[in-house]
Amino acid sequence: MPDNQDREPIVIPKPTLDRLKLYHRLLNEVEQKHISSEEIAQRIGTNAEQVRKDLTFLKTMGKPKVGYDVETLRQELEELFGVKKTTKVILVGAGHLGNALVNYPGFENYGIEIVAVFDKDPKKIGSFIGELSVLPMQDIGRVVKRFHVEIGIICVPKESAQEVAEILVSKGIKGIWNFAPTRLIVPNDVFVVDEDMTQSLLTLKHYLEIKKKKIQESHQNAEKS
Amino acid sequence: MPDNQDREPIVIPKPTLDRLKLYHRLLNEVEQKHISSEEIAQRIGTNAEQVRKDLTFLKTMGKPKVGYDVETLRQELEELFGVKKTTKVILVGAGHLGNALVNYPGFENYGIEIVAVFDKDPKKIGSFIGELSVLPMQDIGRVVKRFHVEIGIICVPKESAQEVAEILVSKGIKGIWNFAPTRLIVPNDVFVVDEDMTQSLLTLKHYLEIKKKKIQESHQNAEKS
DNA sequence: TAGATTGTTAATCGATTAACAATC
DNA sequence: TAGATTGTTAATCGATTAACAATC
Repeated sequence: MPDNQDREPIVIPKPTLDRLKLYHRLLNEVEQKHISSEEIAQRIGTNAEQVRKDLTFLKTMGKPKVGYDVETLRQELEELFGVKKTTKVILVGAGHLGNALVNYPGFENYGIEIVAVFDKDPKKIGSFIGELSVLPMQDIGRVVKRFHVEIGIICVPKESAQEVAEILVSKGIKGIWNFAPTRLIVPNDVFVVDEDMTQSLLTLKHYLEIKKKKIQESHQNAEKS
Repeated sequence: MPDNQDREPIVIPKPTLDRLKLYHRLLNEVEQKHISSEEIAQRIGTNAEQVRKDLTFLKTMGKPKVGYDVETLRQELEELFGVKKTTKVILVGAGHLGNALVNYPGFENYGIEIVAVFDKDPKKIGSFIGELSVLPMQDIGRVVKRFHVEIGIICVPKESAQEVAEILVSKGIKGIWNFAPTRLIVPNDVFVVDEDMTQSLLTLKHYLEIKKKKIQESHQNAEKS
């Protein structure tokens, strides 16, 4: 039995992690020295209990009657998200989406840097995406080794996504951010996060429709009575 | 009291809705006539109980020993997601991300059509994004009315996101898909879905780091003993 | 000090998983 | 018929919300 349980890395639940990111963003925008759980809650749109509960996953503690020290909390979150130590990632698929991701301004704020773009289409090789020249697939291994890359982004059509995933895995990639609408089959020790661009929009559409139906119904009921 | 409770629209929980979309995708790819909850589960990576539970939100029923009729189920899901009846949406912000979204091939499969792109930068007006010519902001009202648009996508920098949101709301938009990393303040009856591109990648990064720490620790413990 | 705000424990809620009778 | 697979109910799990003593 290990006796250093206190050093056991704490796994933060996904919903909490997502909110911690919102807190971090807020703290970067805020001017004051201290902030209460109530204020954080109001500004990101949740409740104070939630905020306090989330913050128990961190070391920083608040002071009764004062709140949390903005700078301390901001720094711990910065540390948590690894803002300072850059994570290098590669991207496969030099299409519209790949282009948008390379040019996405939000990544650098979180220490994420796309160091290379690959494509199997010979016509695209050598063309520029942002400041990066598109490289051929056979260069993946070299780049991964050179920059110690662990994460790969897949932005290719679904037909070639599995093939690309296998190449990435064979070159040592341990995490895949998959934009292709297909389930990738990878070894157990490789994380895959699927990103479905239509999901959110579809959800929005669905909930709008339900609201509309409810309104229609209440009208009908009003007419009846 | 309404006596037509049976017509009360069922609100499907978000996680279930997300999985239903995966089932739908699978059923479109599948050749056989029937499919069991077990097979669906395996192919999308969940368990059979989950699948059966999810499907209780639908009308389609399976047959013991046979499974679900693929075509019936596929059609009900198609209906649920409104694949057939096109939802027209507009997009504000003709940058890289806007460009990627307009050219995203996944939307049309789910009956989503971006009918117009707007930008406040005069230099961008008239330029083409996909097949759409970028329009000036003052045209929003006209387009919304003409195409009965209810959903708007915000792809502008965070500084102008709130302003754009207010314009959209004033023109009658009821749902906003927000890509700007800021919280929008809108009336109660307007849905906002925030899309944070960094979130997934950050989560991936976080879980990879935890895994790494765990491995390190187990090495240390092994050395000790 | 009195009162505001914390950290934490307990209660609630919602979603997932397990179990099993119904049935094709 | 026997066995596979369903639909549904009950148990479990995890996350959110409520409550409140501790304390600055």
